[in-house]
Amino acid sequence: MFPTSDEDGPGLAPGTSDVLQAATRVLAGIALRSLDSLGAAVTLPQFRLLAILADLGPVPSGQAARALGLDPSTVTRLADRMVAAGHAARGTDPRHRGVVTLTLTASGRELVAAAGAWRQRELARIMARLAPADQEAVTAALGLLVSAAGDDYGIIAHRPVPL
Amino acid sequence: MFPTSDEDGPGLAPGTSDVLQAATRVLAGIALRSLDSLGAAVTLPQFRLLAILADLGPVPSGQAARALGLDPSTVTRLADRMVAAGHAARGTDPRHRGVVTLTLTASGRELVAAAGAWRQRELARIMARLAPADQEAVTAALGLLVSAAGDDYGIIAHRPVPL
DNA sequence: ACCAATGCTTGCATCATGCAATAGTTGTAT
DNA sequence: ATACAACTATTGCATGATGCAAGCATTGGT
Repeated sequence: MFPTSDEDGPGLAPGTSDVLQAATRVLAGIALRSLDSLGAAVTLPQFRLLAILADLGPVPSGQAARALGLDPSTVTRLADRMVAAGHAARGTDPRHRGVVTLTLTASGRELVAAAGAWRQRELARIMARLAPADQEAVTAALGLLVSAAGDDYGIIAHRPVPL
Repeated sequence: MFPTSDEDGPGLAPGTSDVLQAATRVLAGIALRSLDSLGAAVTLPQFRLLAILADLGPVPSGQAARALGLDPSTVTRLADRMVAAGHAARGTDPRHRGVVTLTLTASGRELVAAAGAWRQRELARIMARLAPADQEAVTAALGLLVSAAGDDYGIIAHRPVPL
C-alpha cells in the first residue's frame, strides 16, 4: 500500500513513518486546496490572518502577529493587502491610540466560512468511503494523536504552528 | 478537549472537524519544525526540491517541477540556490543536450536524511506517550484515512500536493 | 517635562512564484 | 539540406511574504 522506505526510527513500528507522511500529505492537502476553492482570492498567509481574526475577533495587530508566529511588520503588510481587498478593516483602541486593531469585514467572514465549508464537504466525501465503524476509529485515533502531541503543537505553542 | 466549534458538516460526526484540524496542525507542525532542526539551512520550498530529488534520483528539471506542482522557472531558480549552497548539482543528459538533470550532492542527501531522522525521533517521542495498543490504533486509523483519500492526495495527483 | 516602554509602520534585502518571451535541441517534413 | 514544429530550460518582469533595523507615535512613571 505504501512505498515502504525501510526508514523506521527507534520506537516506531515498521511502516509508521510512511503512513504518517502520507497522512500529512492528505490533511495538509485538504487544508491547502480549500484555498483554491475560493477562486485564488487569497494566498495562504493572507488566509491565515483572516482565520486568526475569525478565531480571536478584533485584536491588536501585534497580538495577531504573535498568534501567527510572524514579525509585526509582516502582519502590517498582510493587513494592508487584506484591507485593500476589503476582507479586513483597521480600527483604533480608544484606550491606547497607538494600538491598531484588526477586524474581519463581512467579505472576510464569508471567505473563512466558505473555506471551512469546503473543507468539511471534502472531509465528509472522503470519510464516506469508510465504514461507519472505521470513521469512528479514525476520529478516535486522531484524537489520541492530538492529545499525545499535547501543547507542543497546539494553537498556543512556544513556536506557533502554521495552518 | 477540543474547542468544539459546532461546525460539523453533513455526514460528519460531531467534533470530527475540530479533531481533523488539530491533527493537521500536529502533523504539519512536525513536518515544518523538522526544517528548523536543520539550523535554518534551507527554506520549505528548497527542502521540497531536495526531498523530491531524494525520492526520484537524478531527474530533468522539468520533471521535478511537475512533481512539485511548480512552474519550471521556479524550479530553475530554486535549483540556482541549491547548487550555490552545494546541496544539488546540475548535469546534462547525453541523449538530449537541452535537458538539465538535477542531482543531490552528499550535502543535500545529509539534509534530507537529517530532517527525516528528526521527524522520526519527534514522532517516536509523541507516540511513546500512548499505550502500545493505542499506538497501533493510530497507525491503523491513519492508514484508513490515507486509503480513503486515495489518489486524490497522493504524490502523483492531478494537482500535486505540497509537503 | 523628560524618559523609558510599548506598539505600529517604513526602508531594505532576500526568497518564492507565475507568466511571457527567449534560446538551445531534436526530430520531422519538405 | 533546410525549414519547421515541439520540447526544455532560462531570463525578464511583477507581485507577494518575510525578518531585521530604524523611525514615529502613544502612554505611563518620575
